[in-house]
Amino acid sequence: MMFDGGDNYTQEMMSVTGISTTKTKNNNKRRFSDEQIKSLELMFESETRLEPGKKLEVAKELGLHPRQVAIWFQNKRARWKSKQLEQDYSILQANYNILASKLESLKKEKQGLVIQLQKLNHLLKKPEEEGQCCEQVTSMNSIDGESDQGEGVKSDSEGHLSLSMERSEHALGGVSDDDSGTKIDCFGLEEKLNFISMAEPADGSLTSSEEWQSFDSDALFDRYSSVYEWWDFRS
DNA sequence: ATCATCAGGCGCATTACCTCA
DNA sequence: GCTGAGGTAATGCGCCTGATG
Repeated sequence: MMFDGGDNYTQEMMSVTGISTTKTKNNNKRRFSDEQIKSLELMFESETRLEPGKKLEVAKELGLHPRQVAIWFQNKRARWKSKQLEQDYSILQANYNILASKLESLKKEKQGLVIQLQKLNHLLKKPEEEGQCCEQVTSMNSIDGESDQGEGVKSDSEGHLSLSMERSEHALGGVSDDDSGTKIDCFGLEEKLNFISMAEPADGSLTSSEEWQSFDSDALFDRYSSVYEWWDFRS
């Protein structure tokens, strides 16, 4: 389609657009018509840069000076880029918020695990302190424990400890979480103590990286595989 | 082959003007 | 009618690139 250039491409405009390089107060700047804008927008959707030949063709078709078309595309690219930046910023901000909330929940989860490990460590040291069983264990550590049977601890007549743990979906794979609680046999306790002794200090920091290497890392990754899904923002 | 110069195009910041609440 | 904000066409400047001598 052809446009009547009379509205925009007048002698006055010629004196300003693309021909004169000096600013004038009388440049009679007019907005492009809706039809012209529509055509330019369509053009821009297919290609954000115009070939020189195409530019001439478009200018002729819309009744604009080629320089006006070039400037329109330049300004359009600038506006588009600015809009893109805004969108990118929004996406980044949303992703950051997701990460921040995930981090918070992971911190809480970690704190819960640390507390569990400390409880277990404390409970397992008790028999060792009292010297009731597993004498070989007592040589391992000096123990500064309490004598009461803390919450959730029961022992039967055969010397088995029964630790009723609060159920947690976050329990470590190394600890059974069946409904009746966790039973730890005195025999083989040394190995378990080795495991439990890896409990973190109260501040939640890991004692050393080597200690963590003895965990079943595959199991941990399996366990947390769902957690890592949020790295993929596109999904 | 290398260098200097020039023209044209682009990005970016800014200006000038128009429109509208 | 005046005014300020926002949108947009146009300008100015610096930079890059390709052509030419």
